[in-house]
Amino acid sequence: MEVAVERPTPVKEEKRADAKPEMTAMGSPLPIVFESFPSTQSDASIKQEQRTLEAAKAEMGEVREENERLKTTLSRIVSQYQSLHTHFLDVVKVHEQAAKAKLPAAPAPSLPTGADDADDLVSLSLGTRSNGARRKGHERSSSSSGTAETAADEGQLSLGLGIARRSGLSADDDKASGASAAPVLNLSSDSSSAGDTAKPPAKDADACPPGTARKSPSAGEGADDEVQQQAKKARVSVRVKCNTPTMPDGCQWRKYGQKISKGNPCPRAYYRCTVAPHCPVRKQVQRCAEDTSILITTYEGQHNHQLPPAATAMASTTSAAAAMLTSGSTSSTSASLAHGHHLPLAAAGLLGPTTMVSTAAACPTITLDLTTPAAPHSLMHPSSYAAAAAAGYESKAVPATWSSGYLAYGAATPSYYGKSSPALGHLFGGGLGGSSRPEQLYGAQTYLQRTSSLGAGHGAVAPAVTDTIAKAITSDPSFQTALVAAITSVMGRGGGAATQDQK
DNA sequence: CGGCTTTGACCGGCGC
DNA sequence: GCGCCGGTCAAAGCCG
Repeated sequence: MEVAVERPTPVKEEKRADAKPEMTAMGSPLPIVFESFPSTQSDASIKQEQRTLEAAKAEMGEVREENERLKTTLSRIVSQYQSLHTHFLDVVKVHEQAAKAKLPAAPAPSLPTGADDADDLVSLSLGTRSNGARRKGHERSSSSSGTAETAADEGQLSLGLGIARRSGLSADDDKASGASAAPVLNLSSDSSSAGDTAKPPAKDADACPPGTARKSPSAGEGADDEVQQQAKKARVSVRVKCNTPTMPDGCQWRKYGQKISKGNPCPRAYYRCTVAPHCPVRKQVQRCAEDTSILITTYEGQHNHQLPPAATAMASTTSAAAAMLTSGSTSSTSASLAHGHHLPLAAAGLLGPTTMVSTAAACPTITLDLTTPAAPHSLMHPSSYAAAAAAGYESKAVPATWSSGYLAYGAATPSYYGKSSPALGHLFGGGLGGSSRPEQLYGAQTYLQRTSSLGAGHGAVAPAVTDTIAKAITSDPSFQTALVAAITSVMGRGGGAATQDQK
């Protein structure tokens, strides 16, 4: 107080100028002095400005630092990708060969664990549309035994991003996909992506050429079946521990319905993407009956518009998942996916328990469990969790996977959750990718970049989270695998080709 | 006032 | 053929 009194206004002005550099480093206690300073209104306003300015400076400084940090992280990710890519290629080859060898016999190597683990799953499920109603009967019988054929067919996923399986990967299902353009992962059967013609998804026969292609010859006259299959769009369901009503994914959604489905007291909400007028993408949100803290979000369809930056990550994620599934299916041709609910062989090995494929019922899906601890072979860095914990984002022992990081972040910054706040959407960018530029596969990068910007406005929160997530991402084997797979897929067929999955 | 949510009704698919 | 169930529609109400 006294000190303040001694300070005439002019001095304060000088102080302001000097304060800038000081504040750059970090919010200084300087304002405190002024706060207690009993002054006239003019002084108060000046102080106010001063503080605002200082705060802004401080934020700028933080942002710069964060930017540097992000650059470092990015370079780390890139380098890791390089090595992983190399490794992945090797793995793929190995699995491919193994799959081929097993293909004849193809007794489905049951992946009991996968299904059993389903409970805990945060599932990122990609619907395989392969077995249409038509095949259903056929598959049903064969499924039990798990024919390689079935698996192969089912493996044909479609992902909005248009990630295509690597030619090498598709080797097994060549019969299904044939030489035709590399099967494109197309999450939605809608052709909307290309056309925007917002016709009922179920009807777009042309929507998913890939699906058609994959239609194995066995299907016989598959016209109808194909249509049906398309009706059953591929889906990506993400199971995440989340306290918020819905998972922020970077897209804007409009709720159009709610139902209480059988077997789950928790109502299922239906949302439609409202980013674009006729975007066919929809999502279902439902809480897990066993654990209401787990939010199950199922995305369906393909965006027919440019995705907001925040949403691209989801596209990346799903595409990566699709790629994983693809590779898994390929190598798992022998494995029975029918009714099986697991992503066998390669996929299982690559993804661990966090992923599972469900082909049962109308919408076979792949499930990535983001709630479960990282796979045993996880490369997770203890630091990732530590960072999260240190940042105060995570109070409980949630695995420090990138997903958990996301969760933690969400919990800590509920304000980011709004439909208008894409923040976390970078990880779950909303729906299946509408755009498929290769660079978008770097969802993490996008996310990080965005996060950094957020950091400017939210003090230390975002930076810490960014760091946490960056670490988590770089350390999470599942994500790495997914990322590598996705990128590989795109690169494999040429980035351009992947741009438009179908059509 | 426009957009979103709520909620009951309706429709189509699937199983019995 | 009938009933169940999931998904969607659309009117009414709510909110900013």
